[in-house]
Amino acid sequence: MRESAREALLNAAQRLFAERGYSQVSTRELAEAAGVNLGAIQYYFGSKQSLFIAAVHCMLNDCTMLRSQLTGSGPCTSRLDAAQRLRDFIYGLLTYILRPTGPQATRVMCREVLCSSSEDGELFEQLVDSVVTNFSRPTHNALVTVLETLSPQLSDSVRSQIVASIVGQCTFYVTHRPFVERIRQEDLSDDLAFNSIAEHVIRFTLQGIRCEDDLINQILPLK
Amino acid sequence: MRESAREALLNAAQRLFAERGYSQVSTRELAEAAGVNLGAIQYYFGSKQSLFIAAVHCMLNDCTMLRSQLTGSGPCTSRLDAAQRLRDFIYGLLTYILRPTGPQATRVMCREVLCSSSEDGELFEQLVDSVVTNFSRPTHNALVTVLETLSPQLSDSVRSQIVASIVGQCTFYVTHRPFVERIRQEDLSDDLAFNSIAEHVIRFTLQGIRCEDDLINQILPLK
DNA sequence: GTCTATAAGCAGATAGAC
DNA sequence: GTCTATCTGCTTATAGAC
Repeated sequence: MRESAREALLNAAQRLFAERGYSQVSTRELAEAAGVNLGAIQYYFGSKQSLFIAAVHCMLNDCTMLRSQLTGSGPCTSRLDAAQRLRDFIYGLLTYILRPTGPQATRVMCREVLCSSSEDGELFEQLVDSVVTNFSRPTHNALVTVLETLSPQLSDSVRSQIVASIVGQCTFYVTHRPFVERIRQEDLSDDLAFNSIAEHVIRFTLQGIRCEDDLINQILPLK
Repeated sequence: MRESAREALLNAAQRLFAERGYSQVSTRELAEAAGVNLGAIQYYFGSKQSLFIAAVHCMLNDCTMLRSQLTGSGPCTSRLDAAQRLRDFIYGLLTYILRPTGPQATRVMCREVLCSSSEDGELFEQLVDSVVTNFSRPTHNALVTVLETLSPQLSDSVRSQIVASIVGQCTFYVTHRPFVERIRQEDLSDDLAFNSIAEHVIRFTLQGIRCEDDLINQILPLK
């Protein structure tokens, strides 16, 4: 069974919006990339905005999988279990950011945040609310839960700050990759460079919460 | 002496491009905001692109001041001196990001990175090269030097990764502020929230490089 | 459902008067 | 130097044939 016009549009929209951003992709380009007629956008989605929101929702469905590495099989059974889940989450997030296999919701959202005052403010609010509810908050809470096992002495608000430090270290490469690659003169997609980054972020994070070296050495280096 | 048309355009360009991004600001808006005629842009700068690059260079001049907190008065004289410089840099960077007093080059650059494939690719390459040479690389090197005093046992490439972790924790709030404010239900400009973030990032970073508690307690809490 | 043709408007750049 | 009028090209959205 062939791809319907609706599906073709959704796929093209995910790819093009992720590459260049909402305002820089015209409906004509979308129609051409999808191999459908221009009128099909109005017919199936009603407007460019509605197509965009539908496309972001598709991308989010994909990256919700990342969270399953944290919630795994119920509550953490030990500090080692928690450290492993944290390690796998960071590794997965960095893979998602540095070695994307498809369109990235993270990129799209970061860009729309930075362009928020442009275009329709309503579109932006709707988008952020939806992403927080369906992705950011659940992921944040799952990370805080894992950190409870690793750092039971800390408060929830400090654990929330630690989540920001973890995600910040990873999403750094969404916006700063061209700068880092120029300064270090290396391609961050390269296996060695990538593994070096992943190991550093995991080690730096665990040391940041004063994990003992014994525990860190049990989960590193990455195989 | 009144502001010249050229200066008025540069000021308006810094403000508007920082708010909404290159492609979302029209030359007509720029002229109106600057209180000059549309033709003045062609007359003084030749094109919208040239005006944009000139505006970014102005913004960069401002934020080069941040680096002076690292290079200060020559080489670090002690671990305490190095830790204090690192603390002041992180505090300054977070102030710059969370409590801006003017247009932010960081925001503008992040947005253009995320929109890089759109518009003129030449403009993008020119911009990134200029920013790396004039700002990113010198700042990166200054941070690596400070880290040499704090962690002499590490390699330069690990110190480079640590720089990424530090900057990543701070610039996280450039793109994720709306998400964080919704999840924590607090305004990150608030004095308490801001100080809490700054202290966390400083502590997390120093712990991340296995600094002893004695040293950390000498430079925290922030007064 | 799919297509073409076109409407209505805004973009950056320019020519030329003053 | 400063201004207006205009050119050329692109945008989203729509009307209506098939």
